[in-house]
Amino acid sequence: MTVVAKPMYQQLKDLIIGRISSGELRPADRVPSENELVEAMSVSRMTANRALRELTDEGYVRRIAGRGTFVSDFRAGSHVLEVQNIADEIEQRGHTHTCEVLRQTLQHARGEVAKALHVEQGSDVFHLMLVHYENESPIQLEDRHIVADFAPDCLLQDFSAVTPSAYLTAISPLQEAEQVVRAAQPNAAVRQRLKMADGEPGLVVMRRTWSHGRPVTFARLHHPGSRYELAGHYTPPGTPKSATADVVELEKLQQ
Amino acid sequence: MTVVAKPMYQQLKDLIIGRISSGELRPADRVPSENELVEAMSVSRMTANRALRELTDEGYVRRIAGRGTFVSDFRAGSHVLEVQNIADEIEQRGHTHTCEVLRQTLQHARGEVAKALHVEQGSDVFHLMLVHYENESPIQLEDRHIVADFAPDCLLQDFSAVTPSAYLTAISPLQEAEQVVRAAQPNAAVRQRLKMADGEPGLVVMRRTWSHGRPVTFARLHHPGSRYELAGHYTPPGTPKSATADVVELEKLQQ
DNA sequence: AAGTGGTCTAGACCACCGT
DNA sequence: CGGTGGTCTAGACCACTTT
Repeated sequence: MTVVAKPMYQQLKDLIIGRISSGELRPADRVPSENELVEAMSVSRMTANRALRELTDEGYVRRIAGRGTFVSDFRAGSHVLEVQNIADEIEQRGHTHTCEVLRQTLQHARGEVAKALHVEQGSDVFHLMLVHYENESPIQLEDRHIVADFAPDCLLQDFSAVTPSAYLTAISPLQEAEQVVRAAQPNAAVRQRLKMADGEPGLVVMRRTWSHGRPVTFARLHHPGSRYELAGHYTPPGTPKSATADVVELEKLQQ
Repeated sequence: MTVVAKPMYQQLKDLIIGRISSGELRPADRVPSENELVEAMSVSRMTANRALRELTDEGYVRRIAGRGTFVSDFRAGSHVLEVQNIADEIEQRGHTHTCEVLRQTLQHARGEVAKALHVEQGSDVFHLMLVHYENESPIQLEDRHIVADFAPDCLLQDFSAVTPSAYLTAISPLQEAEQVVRAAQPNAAVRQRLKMADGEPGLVVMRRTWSHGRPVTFARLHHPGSRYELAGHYTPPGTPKSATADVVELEKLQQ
């Protein structure tokens, strides 16, 4: 534990991030202005400006000259993952998303899941299993575990209306994610749920997501290989977007 | 064309990025110090500081107090793509990478490739086809097209020694990437090259990469589903790394 | 000792937005 | 009009590295 004083602008950032993370400041809420920070915290305006500017760069807040600074509505195709929520993804394609809940239970974490979520064996975790449909066609079987104390009211949610992903990001911004993508032949139960043809390969995404420095959810997402693909776009920070959004073209490039 | 004066700090950034992109400043070269910029460009030190600080955040340069500011050795697991170079990836696993070149030719861009690379039909493009091995086991068939004028000496390269990816990033930092991942049954020729079992699904990555605002290369990467998976880690800028690098654990989480 | 980056201040001017 | 953010200045002090 170093006791060194952190730079003032960093303290200001931490303060505001803390208020956002704790829920004291909610999306679209107004954040103290530069002048307010100057008075309240006894700093110069350049220091307050730097703190708020960096929070903007990091996606925590939006700033509008003449209006003020406001908490970002986290997740909106924003920072962490391109598309975290399959319902949004489907709607962006102009299709309709529906969802069938197969399981919504409280369980004790077994070996692999406990390890992935960094909790003790036997700890409480919620287990969700749902099928997502794009225009009546199943495109994802979501098999998700959630650390229980992160989302205490999980069993009360109607996940056919709000996806687990949307629910979780509403609780607290998911700040870090890790995923592994794999092609595999799913087992018979999964094949049936996803209406996959014999021999059709499956795309499996295993995704673990962090909030406040600890893993809170782990999901296995099974997709039919013929009806789903994963698109990503990577831009180094600071470079706006030179690429026109013609990802669609790429999708047509069959071998 | 807006004739509005860009902010001074942005002009300084553009100036330095230009020198890096053009090759005038190479990795590890020293960048003008704040004081030198103050004198040369007639700005205040805070402005020069902001320009250099943002270039640091964006990964263009490293700064060492007392020493100076230096151009980053681009790509080292850094910003754009987690792992762009399969040889590095294999070596990080402690395995040996070898590579067999199947094709290295100059061609005229046909329909799909021309469209993906934003060049005229019939333009010159290089076509590479290679198989990458991890300890004698084939794990990737790389089918790549490169805009000819981006890499004029492409036919002279020995790609069994330096991967196309390493070669391309050496020419110029690849600044933007777009990829689509898909599970599919590859055709017989691909299956044979990758020594895939009957019915084994394949993982296909189609990746297009930009440099200086234009697409310069387009690759189809075929992998055997049983021997390869794609891992990614996403952190919002500004958040260091709370997650310990235990991606390995995730890989063991079989269904 | 001289140069570097890291931070901070107390002013300033501007464009914009709301009332 | 006053408040907001966006930028910039000309100083300053500090810790650090190199000579």
